[in-house]
Amino acid sequence: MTQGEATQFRTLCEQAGLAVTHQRQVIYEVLCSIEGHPSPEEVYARVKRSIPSVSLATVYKNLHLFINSGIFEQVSLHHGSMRVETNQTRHHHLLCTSCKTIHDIDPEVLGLPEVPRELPGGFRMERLAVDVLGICARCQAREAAEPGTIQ
Amino acid sequence: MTQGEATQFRTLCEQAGLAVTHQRQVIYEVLCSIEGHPSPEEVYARVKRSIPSVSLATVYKNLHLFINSGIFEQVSLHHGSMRVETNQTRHHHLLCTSCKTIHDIDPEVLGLPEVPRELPGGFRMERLAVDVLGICARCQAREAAEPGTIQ
DNA sequence: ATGTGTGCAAATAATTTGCATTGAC
DNA sequence: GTCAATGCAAATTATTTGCACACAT
Repeated sequence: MTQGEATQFRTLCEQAGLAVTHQRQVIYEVLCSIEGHPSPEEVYARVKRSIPSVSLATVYKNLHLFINSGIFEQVSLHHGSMRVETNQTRHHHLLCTSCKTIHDIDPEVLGLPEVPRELPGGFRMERLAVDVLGICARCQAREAAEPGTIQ
Repeated sequence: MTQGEATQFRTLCEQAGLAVTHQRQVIYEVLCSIEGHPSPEEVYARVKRSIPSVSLATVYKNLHLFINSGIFEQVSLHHGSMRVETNQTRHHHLLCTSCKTIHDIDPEVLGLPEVPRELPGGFRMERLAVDVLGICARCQAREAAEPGTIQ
């Protein structure tokens, strides 16, 4: 990690109210350097190269801290278990990042245009899944009433 | 289930090469009647009302069969584990439904317009996450070479 | 010194699998 | 009759938690 990156990391920790530990710094460094969309196990394996004694629990705890602090994001919000789409009409989703609820939304409301079926690289599109991430009205009201409760 | 629904279910099973069993029919019926985005456990609980002896394993097996046959969809593709987004630049995802790989794509390529920050119902948008679901070039080639291998 | 962070092991949750039995075709 | 589907229990996989000790502030 360069000096600039280390400084940036310290700033991020300060803003998030997190202590600057060696493990945390290596996890951050691994995330920055890794290509793709790593799972906790993959991050753990890489961190282990620098810190053989690191535990998987520490990786999980720090990933959650990073995500809750907005330092990193998840690829798509996880609900712990699989969810089946029972609404057979074409629609997209409003996903509240605070209370994790999913609401359906009509594609018209978003006003998205048609996307080409054939994309660069030869990928053939079959369906567009749009998640609108944000804060639902209920959580906005809750946040206004009790500031600091939104994660 | 009405007679028409039962007939439709038989047709779907025939197309997918699935036997028409009582359990399978009740699971289908529950999925059609349920609002929202149920988890396997929720489906199981409802099916149990009609068939107390049903097992959770049967529910899982049938949900996968339905999803693989295209009779239902998942809310968002699950990778079994959480995935961290390490690409800090704004982008969307190409998701191959055959090999499950995720590739990043520039928002420009999709040509999506700006979406209003405030949506009906008071939802405040913070981010738009777009997943383009389809078949990647590699899997298209594989399918051309060995038809029937795409799930 | 104080409290947060870490590592470990155990606990829990989610899902899958093997296998004997049942039921659809 | 034949083979796919089911139920059950055990196995796996993913994630979380409690707690004693170490380290950052």
